[in-house]
Amino acid sequence: MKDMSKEETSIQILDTAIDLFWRASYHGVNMNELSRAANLNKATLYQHFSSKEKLAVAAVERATLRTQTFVFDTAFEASTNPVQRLKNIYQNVFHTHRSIYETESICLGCPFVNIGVELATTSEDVRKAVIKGFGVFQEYYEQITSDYRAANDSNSTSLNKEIVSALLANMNACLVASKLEKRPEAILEGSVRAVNILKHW
Amino acid sequence: MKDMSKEETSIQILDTAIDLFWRASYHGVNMNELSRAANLNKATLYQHFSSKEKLAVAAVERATLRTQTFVFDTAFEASTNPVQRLKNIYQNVFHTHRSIYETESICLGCPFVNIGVELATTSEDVRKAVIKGFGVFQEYYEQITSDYRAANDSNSTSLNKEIVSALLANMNACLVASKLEKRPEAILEGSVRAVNILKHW
Amino acid sequence: MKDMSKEETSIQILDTAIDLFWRASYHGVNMNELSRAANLNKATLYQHFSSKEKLAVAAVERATLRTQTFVFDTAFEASTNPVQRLKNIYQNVFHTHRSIYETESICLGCPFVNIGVELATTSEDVRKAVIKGFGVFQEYYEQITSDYRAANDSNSTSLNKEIVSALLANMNACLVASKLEKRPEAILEGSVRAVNILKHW
Amino acid sequence: MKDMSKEETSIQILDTAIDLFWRASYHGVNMNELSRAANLNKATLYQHFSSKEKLAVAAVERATLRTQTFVFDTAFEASTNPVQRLKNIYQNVFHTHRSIYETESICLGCPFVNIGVELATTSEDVRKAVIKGFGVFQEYYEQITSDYRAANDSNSTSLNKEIVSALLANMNACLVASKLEKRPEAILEGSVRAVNILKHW
DNA sequence: TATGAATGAGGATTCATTCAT
DNA sequence: CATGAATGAATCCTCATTCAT
Repeated sequence: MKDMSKEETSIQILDTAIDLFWRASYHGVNMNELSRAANLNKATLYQHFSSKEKLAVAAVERATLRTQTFVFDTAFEASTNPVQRLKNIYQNVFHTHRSIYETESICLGCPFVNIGVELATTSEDVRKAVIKGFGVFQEYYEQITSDYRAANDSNSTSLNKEIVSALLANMNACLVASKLEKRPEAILEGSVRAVNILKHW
Repeated sequence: MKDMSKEETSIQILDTAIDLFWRASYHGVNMNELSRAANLNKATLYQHFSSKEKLAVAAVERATLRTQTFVFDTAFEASTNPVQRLKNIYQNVFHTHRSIYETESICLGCPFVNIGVELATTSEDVRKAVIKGFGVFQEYYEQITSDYRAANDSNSTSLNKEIVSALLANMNACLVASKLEKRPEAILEGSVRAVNILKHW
Repeated sequence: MKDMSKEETSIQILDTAIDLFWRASYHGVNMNELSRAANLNKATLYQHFSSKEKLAVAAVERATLRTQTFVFDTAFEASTNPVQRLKNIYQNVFHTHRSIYETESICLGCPFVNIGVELATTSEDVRKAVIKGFGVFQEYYEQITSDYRAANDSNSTSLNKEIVSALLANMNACLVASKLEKRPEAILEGSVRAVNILKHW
Repeated sequence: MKDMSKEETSIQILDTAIDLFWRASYHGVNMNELSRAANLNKATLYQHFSSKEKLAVAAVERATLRTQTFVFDTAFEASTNPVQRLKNIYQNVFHTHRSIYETESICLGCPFVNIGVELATTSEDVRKAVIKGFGVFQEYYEQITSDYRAANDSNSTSLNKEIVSALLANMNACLVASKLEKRPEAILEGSVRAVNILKHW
């Protein structure tokens, strides 16, 4: 693994970390496994990230970017209709989870909630990185909400930001449920609820 | 710590474990800390629970009972009105979390989601114990939902069980949010959403 | 290694540590070697001493006791004459070093100076333990000095405490020299100088 | 750090190494710190010195030269009187140590004794380099001793070489003491003793 | 020659668990 | 049944050193 730029190596480490932390939790993965899975020496990992915790923070940051691109941006590019965009987001998430489930019979839940819940009381930095990621995702929900409301005048008294945080909470909740119930369909059910939130609140 | 029946000792261990796992996650607590906090010798723990994992399972089971009693039963005893009962549940949860927050500046989240999310891919037994706990809580939401619907005929197309699982998901979500955002008020916001779910779906 | 009281085990660890640190320096010995040499599991060492540094501090303290007993007390018991007592001290040290030299062709120097010089800028605790050990030894030199002066009125202007610290420094110096020169006889030469200090200053 | 001759680079490395080894011991400094402090890439160090140990040997050799020049030669140039020369040596050493002590509150001891004592049983090459350095310094003490004796006929029975090695030992001892006691004045006290050795033995 | 990047071996320390009494 | 003491296997991390350009 020597013919790589420093940044490429960092990315390789982070992508491996994202995957393993997602699958087996932060404490469930050790730096040995991480280095082996990344095809890199353990010491190399430490030249890129000075501690496991720092690596986790960077992994959350990179996961934010990847999720933004592959889940939210593609959902938005596929349609301009806010309800459809919302459904697309859930579809994207569902496809990923179902395909893992089909080959491995596991549901991994939300990578952000997973590591956030595990480390929130231990690592402020990880907690903040997760919150920051959620901030990014909320912008998309905000767009959806305001677009929807602009097009459909309702008699709702809810504020936009209440809808937005409900949408975020709903995504987190359905991913937690899918993990605990080992049932990818929980994500689809979450999609229905999300539309309910948008339309009926 | 010698003048105790076997069961009393077990309960002392479990209550300690519930508290510590809640505060610092499963991997964040070791058997040393656990035994010290329980005022018992480490080896004694192993005479009551043959492994840390088994202890975690039993802790989840006991936490289920305690939550049922102190959160749900008291909420139901305080009122017969389904909406009020729902609000009471959230109030009970909120009070607990706010008082911890006031003295320790931390939000601990949902003990079931915490350990479930951390161990779901590692320990089937813990995962199942969490799911079983949720099953108990869902019965209360089921009662609330059917009571509410019996009293208020709506034109909703949602099934009862959809409402019920939305209510459970909503509780989990607001506790996760309160933990990640370090904001007990997220639980109150969850209460508002719960009522929304009940009334508007 | 299980049929031992906790204190016996601690002593076994410390005696092993004294020996190994003396032979190979603090950084030159790792906890693996230490545990193997002590016939104990590495984790057992950590149940007795919470860190390598703390172990080093305790080792210096125990080495102080042993040196006091086997070097200074025996030197004093063998004679009441101050000059002879001084010579006895050096003889005791010399015998130890020469016998090691004869079997292993090495000179280990002064265990206190060795570890003190190695760690003085790193560990205040070790530095203080060494200084405290020297304080114990100085009491013997003080006895010798005042006894000698009581018996031999000289026209010297030196203060007792100047003689005492010169005697301590001389012992340290000759042990350093014997180590660096790989020559146990340097200790005998130190003995001659010590007598010079006592008589001619 | 590219516009430098090979020798200049070597010297920069060695001067950095002398300083760091003096401050933090051989094992207390790693090649990373060394390269950073020298403003050079770590691999560059290895092109100049094939191992850390070889670097240490070269550092001791260079430290010998520097000490000879800045401590002993200047002491000799400042006076022709042997007692004064001896005092000058200690003054030079004292000034260096006191100024470090004033800015950093530490006493670093003797760089030769420090590394010699740390590595004598590990590295014959370092041990020999230290001994060789001492040989250089002893020539100055030899000059002082014979000059003094030529000018002051005494009834002493000591041989010149005994005085010389006592003077060397005394310097080492007072530097060790200053380090362990964190007291630069120990060097001044050593100066008094050195004069005692010269005059009264 | 110089350097950015990588690495195998080893460092201190901690873990869940078990033994002997 | 309870406990003081011990342990094998890991855990995170660091080290001196080397490679490829």
